[in-house]
Formats: sequence, C-alpha cells, structure tokens
Amino acid sequence: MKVKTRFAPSPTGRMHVGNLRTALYAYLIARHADGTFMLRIEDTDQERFYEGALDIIYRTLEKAGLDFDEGPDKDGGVGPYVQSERCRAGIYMDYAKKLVETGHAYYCFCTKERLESLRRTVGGKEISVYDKHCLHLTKEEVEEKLAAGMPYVIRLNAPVEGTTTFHDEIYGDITVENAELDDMILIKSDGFPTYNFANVVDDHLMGITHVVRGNEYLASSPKYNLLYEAFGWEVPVYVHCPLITDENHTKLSKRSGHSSFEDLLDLGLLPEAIVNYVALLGWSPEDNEEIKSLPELIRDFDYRKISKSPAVFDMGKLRWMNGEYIRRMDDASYYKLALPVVAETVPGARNPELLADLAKTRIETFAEIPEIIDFFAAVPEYDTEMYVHKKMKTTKELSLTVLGEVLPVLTDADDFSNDALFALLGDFAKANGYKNGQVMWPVRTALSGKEKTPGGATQLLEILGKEESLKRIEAAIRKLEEAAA
RNA sequence: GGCCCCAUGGUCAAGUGGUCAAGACACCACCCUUUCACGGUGGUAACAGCAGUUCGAACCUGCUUGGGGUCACCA
Repeated sequence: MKVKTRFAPSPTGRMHVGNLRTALYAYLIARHADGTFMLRIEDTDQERFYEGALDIIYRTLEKAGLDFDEGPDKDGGVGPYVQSERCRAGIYMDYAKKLVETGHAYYCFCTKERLESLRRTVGGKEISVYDKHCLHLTKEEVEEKLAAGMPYVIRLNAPVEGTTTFHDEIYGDITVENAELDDMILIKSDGFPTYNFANVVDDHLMGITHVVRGNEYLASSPKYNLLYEAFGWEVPVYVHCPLITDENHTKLSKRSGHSSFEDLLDLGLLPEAIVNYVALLGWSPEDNEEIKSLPELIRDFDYRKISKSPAVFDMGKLRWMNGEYIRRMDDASYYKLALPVVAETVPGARNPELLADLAKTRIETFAEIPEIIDFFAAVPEYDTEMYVHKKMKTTKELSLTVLGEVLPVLTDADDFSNDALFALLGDFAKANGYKNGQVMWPVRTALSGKEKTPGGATQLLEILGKEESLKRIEAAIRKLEEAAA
C-alpha cells in the first residue's frame, strides 16, 4: 500500500513550530516511503478564519521546502482540498446523516442555556459532559423540530458501557472506558462539521494511510475509533508527536516571542536551520549526525523512533545550528543574505564582501552582523582605558608613543595588504624592542574603538585602506594626548 | 477534579537485562592566535524515589512523587 500523509492546518494565524514539526514529520514519512504528501485546509471555524492566514501556510511550506503533491491548487482526484468547499458540497452532512440512520448519531436541539447548565467547574477548569438528553427524542419529534426550523447539531451516540482501545505507533495501545467518552458534536448548528468529524471523514475519503498529529489530540483519539467503527472504515496508522514546550515545560506560547516559524525568520534564522532543528525535537538519527539537509532527513527519518516525552524548545541550540549553516554556506548564498545587511550598516563600504567575510565565522544569525562591523562606518566613542591591556602589556603612555612612531611607518607603506602590513609592523616591533601585542593592540584600538573586533590590526588596516586608517590613527593620537593633558 | 501521556546531565538525546551510561548545545579549562571568533583538546554534569522479578536492572512489574496534556457548536 502506498503511503499517503497529509498536513491539515487551519488558517488562523502564524504557523506554530509544533505545527511545523507535525508538517515536517508527515512530509518525511511520505517522502521516505516514496509516498504522497497532501495539504488540506481545515477552515471549518468561520469565526477564526482570517484572510492572510492561507498565504502564511503556503509561504511557510515553501520556505521550509515541504512541497506537496496534492492540495487546493494541485488536484489529485480526491478534492476539493478545502473543507469549507467540501462542506458546501454537502459531504459532511451526508455522512452525518448516514450515521443518524444507523443509530450511531442523533439530532440534538439543546439550547445554549441548557448546555450551560450542564457545565461545572472542577479544579479551576470548566468541564461539560452531555447527558444524551436529545437521544430519546422520537423520530416524529425530530421531524417536527426540523420542520419548525429549530437550530440543531448532530451528535455521535457513544456507547456508555465497555471500553475502546486505540492504537498509536508511538504510544502503543490506549484503552479508555466508554463512559468517559462524550457524545461529541459532528455537525455544528451552522452546518459546518467539527474538526473531529471532518478529519475522520476526509482522511478516509482522501485515502490517508498515516495520520500524523500532535500529542494534544491523544486523549481524544479513542473517539475517532468510535467514528471509524460506526462507519465500518479501516482505521489509519496514527502517529502522535510529543509536545514541544518552552523552557518552563509548558506549551510554547506566543508570549515567548519565538513560537512561530515567522517569528524565527524575523529573528534572522534560516529556514533550513529551523527545519533541521525542529526535526531533532522528538527524534534523533541513527548515525548521530545532527546537521542534516532535508534530503538527508528524508533518507534517515524513521517515525518508529519518535520519542514519547515532550521536548523543550532550546533557542540556544537553534542559534548554534543556524551558525553552523551560515559557516557552511557557499559564497554566493552567503553574500546574497549578508551583503544587504552590510550595506545598511556601513553605507558605501569600499569592500562589502570583505566585511561580510569577517562576520561569517562570528555570527549565529544575520541580525548580529551590524554589531560586529558597525565601527567600519565610524569609530564609536570609547574610553582611552581601552588602551590598557595587561596581557598585551600596553599602557596609555606606551600606546601614544607607539602610535606616534607607527604613523610615519604606515604613511610610507606602499603595500597595504594584510600580509605585507603584518610583516611591516612585526619588523617595526622587533626593531624597536616592542612585543608584537604592544604594537598591534594600540593600532587595533585606534582603528576600531572596540575591545573586540573581527580580525586583527593589520586586517583592519587593509579593509579601511590607507587614507582612512591614517586618519583614525591621527585621531587616536589626539584623543590620547587630550586624555594625558 | 476525572481521564490520558511522560520521566537518563541545565537542554536535546543514545540506550531496550551484563556499558567505566554515547553524542550534541550550553558551561569551564587549555591549545591555536595581532584582540574576538572559527577550529582543536580535555573537563564538570544524569538513569526521580521505593519495593519486586532476576545471578545481574536505566532497561521488566507495581506503587509513590513530579511534570505535561485533555475534558468546547476551537482546531
């Protein structure tokens, strides 16, 4: 049997990383087995739907590299792929009525008020269990109310005795008392199906073989079996993924600021790194190799090895991984992303590629480029105390002296390339009885005004060029003189 | 609160009856080095607890504790 999985998001906002991982796993399972990956839009909640959400879904899947074989704009013969359209075609109502005919479901006319009275609060949470009130309506009574245009819902008639066992590939068999199962609503009063119902009907009709979804649905899964049984349909393979939590071990929330794929992109992270990292939340490859491209993930992914326990989303490790991706990028790809940031930070830089190169091994996200190279645009205000460095054995006085002596040497220099300059300053130090650091440190400080810089003194000289370098050293000499006076 | 699930270092996570309990992130130290990074080497750090099964338990069983999820005309 050919494997077919689906990703079935509801268009309600940015894509949560938990959803992204669910999509990824569904994708990997399909691709690994050379199967089909499908996209279905679950827009049965008319109130929560909003316009841009659909674009977010498409954009996210595209950026993440999760291409689908069937979906709203790619007919695979089992469409439509948008539930609101399927609803309009009457699919859900037809199937719900079949269940009513066989006694597996029934019409319910209970008012909001009556339902409200069934509600009670336990342990700070509001819970509600339906009492099968409308199950005992006679056929005539139902017809009458229907004819009168009374609003209704259709509920599943769950058995009150016995148990239901549900099988999940990851969690094994889960058995619950049927008495625990509520008579869930299949069709809402607005005529739309509930998520649960639409899901089962569509997964069956669309030939889904492996249902991949989040652990939060685990508890409601036995209800699905009831539905499959009522229809006499074969139950698909269920794969529930462990939850992804924040550092407090609770569900990742918008408050964390990095709960969605787009939040992460906004933080300057690469889609490939995000996908790679998220794949490792709840699964680990046999070869112990963490950096894996999408094709490699497809090759190695084995859903039977997905773990059961929830995983904390570790921003630190994602950032590290992003840094690894940056370092492994080829020049063209790297420049494409880095150069715009460089141009913005150091307008009119004479050698933007060099600046980008300097940042490459020093950043974890592109958002960090400015703080690393901003001094190339202008020397920031700095304290002359920076010239004092114990390890380099420098003092303000010595720095002033050295800079004064180095200035003419550099002025006479013809070759302003790093290697030549390094040799030049090295010889200068030796000839005057200085340690290397006693020359390099003051020069670097004069050029950058920073304690830490990408590259050493001579690299900075090369990049700044002779004219600008001499200007900066002169300015530094004045600054040191003023401080001494 | 009922029900369900989970439990190896701070985090991710190997491990499926016999291991000095992998590896990665983070952290620390050292090396490299014109500072900082990158890179390299090494280090600190874990089987929640208690019983039981067994010659032997991180692995099997039970209980306890802890954590999470779920109980909607939301998905």
